[in-house]
Amino acid sequence: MLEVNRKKRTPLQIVLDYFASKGHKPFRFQRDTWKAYAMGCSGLVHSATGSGKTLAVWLGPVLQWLKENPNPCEWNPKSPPALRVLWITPLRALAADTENALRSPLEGMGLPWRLESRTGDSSQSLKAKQLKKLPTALITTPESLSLLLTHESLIPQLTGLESVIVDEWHELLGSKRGVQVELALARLRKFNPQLRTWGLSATLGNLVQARDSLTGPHPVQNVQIIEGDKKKRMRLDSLIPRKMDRFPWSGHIGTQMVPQVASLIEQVGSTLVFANTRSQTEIWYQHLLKHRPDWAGQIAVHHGSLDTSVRDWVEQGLKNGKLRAVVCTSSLDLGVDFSAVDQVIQVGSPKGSARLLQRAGRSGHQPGAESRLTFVPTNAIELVEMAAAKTAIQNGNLEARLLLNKPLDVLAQHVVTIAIGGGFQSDELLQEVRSTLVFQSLTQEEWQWVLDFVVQGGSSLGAYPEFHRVEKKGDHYQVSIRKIITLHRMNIGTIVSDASMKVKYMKGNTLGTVEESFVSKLKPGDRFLFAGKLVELVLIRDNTAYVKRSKGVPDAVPRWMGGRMPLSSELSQALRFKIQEASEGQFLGSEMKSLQSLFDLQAKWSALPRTNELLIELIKDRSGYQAFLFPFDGRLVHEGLAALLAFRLSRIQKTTFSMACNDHGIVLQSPHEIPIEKGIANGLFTTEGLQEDIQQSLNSTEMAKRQFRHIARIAGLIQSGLPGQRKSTNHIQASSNLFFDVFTEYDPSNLLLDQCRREVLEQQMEVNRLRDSVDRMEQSRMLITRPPKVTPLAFPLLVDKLRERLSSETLGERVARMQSELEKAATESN
DNA sequence: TATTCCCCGCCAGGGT
Repeated sequence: MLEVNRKKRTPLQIVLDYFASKGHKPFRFQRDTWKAYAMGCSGLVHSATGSGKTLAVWLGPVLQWLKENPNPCEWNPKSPPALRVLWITPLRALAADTENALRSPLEGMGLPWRLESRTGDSSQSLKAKQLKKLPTALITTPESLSLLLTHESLIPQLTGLESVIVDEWHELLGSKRGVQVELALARLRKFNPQLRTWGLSATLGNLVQARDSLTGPHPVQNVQIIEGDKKKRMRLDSLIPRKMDRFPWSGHIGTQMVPQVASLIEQVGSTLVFANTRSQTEIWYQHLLKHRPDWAGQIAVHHGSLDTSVRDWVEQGLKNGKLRAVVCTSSLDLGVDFSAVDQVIQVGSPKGSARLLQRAGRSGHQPGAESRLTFVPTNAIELVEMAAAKTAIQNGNLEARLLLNKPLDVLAQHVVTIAIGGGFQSDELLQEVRSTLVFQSLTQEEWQWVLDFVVQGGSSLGAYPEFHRVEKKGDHYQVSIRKIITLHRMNIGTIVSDASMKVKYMKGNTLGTVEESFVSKLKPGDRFLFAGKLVELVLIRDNTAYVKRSKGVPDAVPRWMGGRMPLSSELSQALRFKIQEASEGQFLGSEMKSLQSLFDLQAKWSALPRTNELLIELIKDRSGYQAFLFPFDGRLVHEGLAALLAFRLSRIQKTTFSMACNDHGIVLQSPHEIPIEKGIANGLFTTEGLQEDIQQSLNSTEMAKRQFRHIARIAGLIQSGLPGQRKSTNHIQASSNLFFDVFTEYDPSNLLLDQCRREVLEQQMEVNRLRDSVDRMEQSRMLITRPPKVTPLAFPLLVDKLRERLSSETLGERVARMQSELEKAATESN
């Protein structure tokens, strides 16, 4: 290999020879990226799947180095070049894989570069070695990058940095982790103003914002957006239930489809089965195994609550082709190059077009290969969502990642980081911070508030020395107290974890974690599904639930309090169009065709709304009066809407409402007749006074307190303790509430409180979407119907409503009875 | 028998 390299070749020729040795030529977009890099540009490379992007950006700096070091005789692996490239990855698990992917061309070309990674689980000796001298290229996480910035001694090396490459930027964008990266990048650009910044991203709805948050709004060099691998072949289809007329109208587990899914799995070498929740993966795994007992050991389950050792085993099995199928959550959305995966199955609503695309891309993950995804509905109506997602993808309607606006908790953490890493002067750092997109409009007052906060804990914590983290000496801000430095380093980052408890075998192996609240409901002897196994609780000690293997049937499946994934607004919009098409008698594609008789029934008993209409169904039964509304705006918006409508209606007529929501609509229930028509005449759907009405209709203080835990933790008010020996959640929640109360009473102008209220509105209530939704309804024609029976659209809501009151057993009976009554009615009416 | 709610990160100097 070295012999070849000793010949005189141009840098590009060396790279082309490397490609030739792999049997192919570089793609056009890869060469374009190299060219842009050589010109000193920064930019963003995007495509739907990951193939080819890595080499496009990685070989930019490699070519640059070859240009500067044209003579292979002078290459000496014993003295590798100093730090040139930082590669940021959002996942620790990705660091090792990336290292392999990047090392291969270095070795192929015989380059003397030192390539290493550094994450929280790197060995202490490696980390210590790197603090003395960084490698030529370092792969690291956002958190570990911030940690590097706390070491003043590294500044000279970081000044020599030529480029930073941020992988999977779409994952970080729009999150506090992304903001943390933006601030770190501004720091690195301060050290070297010519620093090139490149991002790798999936295709998004807001690529320009994605680029600008990466390079800063006013980059010193030219910036580019490069589209990679355009012609990715993609096959998206749906598994239509064999007996569509017997397929349930409600529910979200969908195990009726297990036999059909099993026969799909059988047809190919390996399959990823995505489900939307962790408990769903456990249930599906069990059902698949029950259906095909011979697959024991050939299928597995993977989600975020499983122990790393379990997950590693599964990922390894996928890579080396030993596993036929893995049932997973979005824990396998990213990362690990599973070129072995032949097909992807999505069980349940995809919730967004970009997510569907991302998941499809997990199969056929090589240039030229076809990505295959099959959607499996868990209830009938979900098929419309798939039809809508396909349309959205076809029209290029992918979700935007909404950017955050000046999160001061992240800024406060960053300021302490910089104060530890050599200190700063106020004006200089302000200018640097303002060079990011997220903080470009930071005011002098806000900045001063952040400084006061880190220097003396703001205006209410002055008496407590532990909140005097940063010292101000003249115009220089710094940290010199050892304990503060260590504590800050241990708690760096913006991810705030939920309350959890380890699940361990008595023999010692850890299976993963569950929520305290789940375990607290179990008695010793209770059996539950976990990590694909049926286990029995033995005892709880030291924040650990000890279990043993069990036989029989589970008493429970853990329910983790995950984030709630509402339908994206792009998908909501596409869904409304699909229903409009149905109202016009258009049933395009297999999904819509399969639903024709269901929609006929909906139209017959009630109506199918056009996009400029709001469907309201009024039904009276033994339990009282019910109003079903169908804005199709996603669950979070509907929750806010339900509270808002109940609040506004009760101003017209004193009564109490109970409500339920799903991604499609809302049901309000009352013992009295619901004055919908009168309400509409009196501005039920007006945007006027919306904000005030929302504030009054929801317990926003309780929501704010919950949100404040995250802010307090990121801003450094609360330390969650050492990794591995965290303080209890109760303890953290209690101190977070204390801060919230103290600030509310003694320091009401505290900007973290402001931020907290904003985050509740924007993130928990999606207030902007809510406003759009009310605005749309205000302009819509009201389609009020009084159906003779519960309609297909209303049925799932009614079931949710019943669920609150009934035990699951009686609920099951009720649902089965309701469904069979409806089927009968449907047959008769056809 | 029926069951909705994702994911991600994290110290290091001085002592044996």
